[in-house]
Amino acid sequence: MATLSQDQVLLQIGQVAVLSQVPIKTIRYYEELGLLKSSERTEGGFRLFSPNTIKRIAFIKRLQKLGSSLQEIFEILKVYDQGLAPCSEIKQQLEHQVSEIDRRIAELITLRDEISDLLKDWNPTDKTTEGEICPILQKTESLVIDKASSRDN
Amino acid sequence: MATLSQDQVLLQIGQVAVLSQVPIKTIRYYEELGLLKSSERTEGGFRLFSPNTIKRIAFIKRLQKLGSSLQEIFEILKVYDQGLAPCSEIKQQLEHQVSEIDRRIAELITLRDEISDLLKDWNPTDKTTEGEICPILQKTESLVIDKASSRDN
DNA sequence: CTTGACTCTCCAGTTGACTAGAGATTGTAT
DNA sequence: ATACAATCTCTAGTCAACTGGAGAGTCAAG
Repeated sequence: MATLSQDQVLLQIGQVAVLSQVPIKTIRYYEELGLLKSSERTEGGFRLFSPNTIKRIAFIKRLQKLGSSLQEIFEILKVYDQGLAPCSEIKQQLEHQVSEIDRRIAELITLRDEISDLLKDWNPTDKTTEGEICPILQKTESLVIDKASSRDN
Repeated sequence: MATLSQDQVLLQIGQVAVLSQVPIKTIRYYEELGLLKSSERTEGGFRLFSPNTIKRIAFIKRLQKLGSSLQEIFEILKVYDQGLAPCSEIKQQLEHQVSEIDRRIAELITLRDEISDLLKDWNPTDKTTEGEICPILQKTESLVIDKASSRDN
């Protein structure tokens, strides 16, 4: 009479692996690092995960693709999981995260602009000018980078 | 009468290290990977780099911070260094890079919004409500992630 | 021509994030 | 009762991107 419908639904590691598209080994590894918690175990010791785990893994993967380390992700997750930390501290952490993200966005936009500037002035000779020297190559000088100076003498 | 002023200015590895704020070891490592080219060597075998190398390293570091691997950076640099590749191919590569960056920016913006949404509704009780449960913690449910279900029974 | 800072190559170690394999146990279907 | 997949723990290996140290050679100054 205590536990009802939804509560019963727990996944074992293989199912989590399939649903989240992440290898079993990795899931265990994440649990070891504290990024994931298996809610309980079977009698025999098989891990059982809440379905939320799928979303959580997706979140981890997303952050990871964006360049965060598992350590950083761990810190971020702690903020969400934490139920007792002083309020102002959590707020600060979140604000810090936001400004970090803003910085990253700004950097990406700069990079993007540099590259698409290059493309903008592309000679619209759509006639796949195979074998020709690119007009773009003259422009690269203006970019942030420069050829590795192979001035042969 | 041939080589003039500017051409003479070549840096040796230690100077590059100082100017680019990257350890000597790393510079040698990058050279080994083909990300950098020392234009020449001294009689005794000391590497000599063009001043452009500083910019190039900055570019590498920037891309790296944004989540690119050295392998990917190598590919990008090849595009710039390449003087003979078919034009349309280079263009395609650059366009691909731009759209990749756009995707990354979009993801970051989503993440940013999620977090700052959370902050927006923060109770402005600036009186550092130490020891209290955060109002934010009720809201986390709406986020992409969920607590790792530590429903104890 | 010696001293001291700089650099060289080579090889081994580190960190982060997995990933593989062995050997044992568990869960379930017949 | 038994087969067989799924899971368990444990140890070790891999790959990327460095990083450190040994031992030797180089360069500029005095």
